[in-house]
Order: sequence, then C-alpha cells, then structure tokens
Amino acid sequence: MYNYLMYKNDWLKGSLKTIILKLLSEHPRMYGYEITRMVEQQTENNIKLTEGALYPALHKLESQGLLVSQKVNVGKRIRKYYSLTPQGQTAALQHIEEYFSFVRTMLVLLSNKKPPSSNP
Amino acid sequence: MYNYLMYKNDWLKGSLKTIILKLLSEHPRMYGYEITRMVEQQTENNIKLTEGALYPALHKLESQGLLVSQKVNVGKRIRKYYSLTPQGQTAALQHIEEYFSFVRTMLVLLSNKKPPSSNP
DNA sequence: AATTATACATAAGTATTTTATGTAATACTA
DNA sequence: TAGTATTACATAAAATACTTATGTATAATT
Repeated sequence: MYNYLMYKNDWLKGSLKTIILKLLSEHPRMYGYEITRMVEQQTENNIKLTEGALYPALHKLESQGLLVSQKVNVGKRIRKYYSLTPQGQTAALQHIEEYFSFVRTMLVLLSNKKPPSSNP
Repeated sequence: MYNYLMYKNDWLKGSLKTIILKLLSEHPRMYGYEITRMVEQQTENNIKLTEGALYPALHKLESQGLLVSQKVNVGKRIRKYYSLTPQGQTAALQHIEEYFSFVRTMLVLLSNKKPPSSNP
C-alpha cells in the first residue's frame, strides 16, 4: 500500500536507526508498532516505516546492546517493549548530535548559490 | 584510506544523487573527479565521495536521461564532462526542493522535546 | 626515481531496504 | 455475525546502493 516513505528517494536510508534512538530517548519504552504510529503522527504521514525494515533494525540494535526488550502480555497478544540501555542512552545522544552535524553539512552543500559569473 | 564520509553512518546513502544534481545545477559542466574535489572543499572534508560510488551513480543518471556526457581530451588524458539535460534541470530543482522538505520533516522528528511529565 | 595527484572504470562483497508472506488477536461495521 | 480493518509480531527473497579492492594510465611533485 505504502512505500517506506512518501519521499520516493533513498534519503531515509540509514536514518531508521537515528529515528528509533531518538524516539526511545524521549520515551522510557516503546514497542515497534507504536514507533511506526508515532513517526506517522509526528511527520503528518510524510514518513512511514515498514515493518520489514523496522523489526530487523530493532533486533540489530538489541544485539548491539543499545536496546533491551521486554515482552508484555496485553490480553492474549504480546507486545515487545524496547528501551535504551545505559550504553544506548549515550549512543543515542551522540548519534543524534552527529546527525545534526551531518544535516548542517548537507545544507551548506545544497544551499550554495551559484558563484557570480566572471562576465561583467 | 577514507570511508565514504566522515560520518560513519549511512545518512549519505541516497544523497549522492542529490549532491550530483545540485552541483550540476550550479555549474554548466563538471567531471567526476572535479565533483569529489568540490564536495570535499565545500564540506571541509566532512564528506568524501568514493569513486566506486560516484562513477556508477553518474552512469545511472545519464542512462536515466538526466545527464549527458562529453569526453574531452586534456593532454593525453580523457575527462568526461557531465551536464544536466533539460529534463535533468527540472528534475534537479524538484529533487532539491524535496530534499529540503525531507530535512524539515526529519528535524521536526528529531527536535521534538520530551512531553512534560504527567506528574505535578 | 619514487610518490602523489589526476582521471577514468568495474567487480565482489556487504548492508539495508522493499516487497511479500505468515500468524493471530482485537475492534469495528454493515 | 460475517467480513474488514487494525493491532502486533516476525521472517525471507529480491532489489538496491554502497564499500572495498583492483586496474589502467598520465601528469606533477619531491
């Protein structure tokens, strides 16, 4: 139905980790589905995460020790809540800082105006 | 020696096309090596394109009709100059616009502050 | 003479994402 | 109450883009 994102380009590639770390740094614990919903809500449906990308990314971050998960029964269904480990907290802050730095660099590159022509 | 970029992350993935289109929209023609140099210069070495990524990207943009190339002999060496086709010009403007829109969206997501705690 | 810079190119390997598929409970609606 | 949509997890094949490595060759510098 939907692509990964409204933006047809690949800009979001590599930003999934950044988004996950950011949301978890603002919320004590979240589960996967909740993350997709919150991203849609906060970006007014401009960014839509796909499950096929999100769940493996969460698993990887957990295997790297940045996240821990906890399964919680909700009725007969299971929710898997993720939260940042202490290591993950540090990594998240640094990661987000670096992202801003990256964006600043890209904006320098993309905001550059054509240099004045050498003709008078 | 260097990675694709100083930023160890994958944020630049998918932005290579954007960078190429931007530089070519500001310069009537450029060749690959020149693009890598200009990106380094303008980003103070924060972004370094690798040839293994750049050349295939240029080829692809050309095959898509956004660029045309022209080989020029410089001494005994060959330079391959690229420039935007009319279609490429339009695409570049739109692409860069969309990139800014994407960045704005990401910044909304990543600048969100923790909502005030419900405790008094 | 040797190294660095210029200038192109491709190919194997890796990583990330898309797309598709699967399972199952719960909620809504016609 | 039957069908659809939503919630909620997961994985696997295919596509894609990039890194890393390699190759060729000229020109400039040390």
